[in-house]
Amino acid sequence: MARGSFREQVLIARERAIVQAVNRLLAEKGFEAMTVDEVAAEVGIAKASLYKHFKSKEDLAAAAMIGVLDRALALIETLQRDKATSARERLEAVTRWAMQAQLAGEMPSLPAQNSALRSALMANRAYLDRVMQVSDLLGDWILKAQAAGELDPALPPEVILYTIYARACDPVSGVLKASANFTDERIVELLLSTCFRGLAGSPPARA
Amino acid sequence: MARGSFREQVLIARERAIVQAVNRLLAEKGFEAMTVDEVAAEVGIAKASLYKHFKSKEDLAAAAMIGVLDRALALIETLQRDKATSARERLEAVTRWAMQAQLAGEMPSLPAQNSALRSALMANRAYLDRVMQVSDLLGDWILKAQAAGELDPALPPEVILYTIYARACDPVSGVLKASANFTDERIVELLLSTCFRGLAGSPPARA
DNA sequence: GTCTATAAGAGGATAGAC
DNA sequence: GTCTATCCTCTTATAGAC
Repeated sequence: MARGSFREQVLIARERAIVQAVNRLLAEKGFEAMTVDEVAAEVGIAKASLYKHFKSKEDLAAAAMIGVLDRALALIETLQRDKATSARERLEAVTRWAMQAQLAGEMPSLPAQNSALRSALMANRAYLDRVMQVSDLLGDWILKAQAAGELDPALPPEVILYTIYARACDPVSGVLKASANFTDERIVELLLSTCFRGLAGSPPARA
Repeated sequence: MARGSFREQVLIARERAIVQAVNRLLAEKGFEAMTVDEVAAEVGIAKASLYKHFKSKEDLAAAAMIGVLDRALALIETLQRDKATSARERLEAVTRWAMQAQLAGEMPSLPAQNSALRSALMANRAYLDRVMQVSDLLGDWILKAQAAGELDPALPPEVILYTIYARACDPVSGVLKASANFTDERIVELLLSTCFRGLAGSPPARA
């Protein structure tokens, strides 16, 4: 894996640069508004060269998403090793990381319903494998947190999982950031606490 | 207002049909994926005729959004009149209505960041007025709910307002519906309760 | 593999007859 | 106001020389 000629290393570096540009543009304007011309311009190569590395715009997006999922998996495995933290704390840590990434403009956003992109992703084994890995690992934590009473055992685990996914991409953080009334740290803590308080087992307070 | 020649009535009915088609398509696929050709086809008129009623695609979307806001305002005013309900109950009722509309495929979804559409909306007085009306009325309820201890007084009111807006358009409901494991009613109650439980004043339960 | 140039097609908007 | 036919721009994707 560490091997490879100099030429191959250059190639890999270039692909990394492409994926990084795609990631940034996807975070900034989303899949449909991002054009392949922009990607080429940002990388500083001709558009035709892009297509030597990735065969379609959908493939570019998939590569960026795979990158995000790999970073998420790396974090999850690190947290997995820390036996001192509770399941809920780990879930919060992953969610916090995603929220921070979004506030930093590093979280690519895909349309929730798009069919062209969606079917391309659903046909992408590398992408699907990672999504399932993340879901399995987080799903395990969710069950543990529910068993420990850290999250509401009455909630279907999938509701918790999808809610966490959605909060990690929530536009609310961007709106609050644009209002310029809060620091990024405060935004993350506000949204994280309201999210997990809602998923926790305590009944709502009534005055 | 109730006046108007027969010809005018026909025109108004046609515009209503256009807006309804736009509303449906916007709910189904979003602004960018919706094409003006589709709108014309669904209404059953020529595309050029559409442009006699609305001067751009952005205007079509704005008309649909204004329709939604008018329905929201009507509901809000009805709830306002019911003195038996608490501020939080009213907020929940509005959110429930929005969630139900989305599950029914009647809630148009706009891109959170798009610039072309966004600047068009920001230049649309009729749209802006309604957004501000809704925000003022809900903002008032939020302050009352916080004063009554029904919602966490420590949360900035704008965080609560934006959270409610976002939950009304949350893709989670659609994902859960697609999973076919829950009825619409159960989805609404699950998401509504986790949302408001998170906004309430009680501290999270720790086992 | 990188480039320039261009094909191919989608989609928003309009011309002009009726 | 409605239609048919068309324009024009933008964007994805590829051809072909180097």
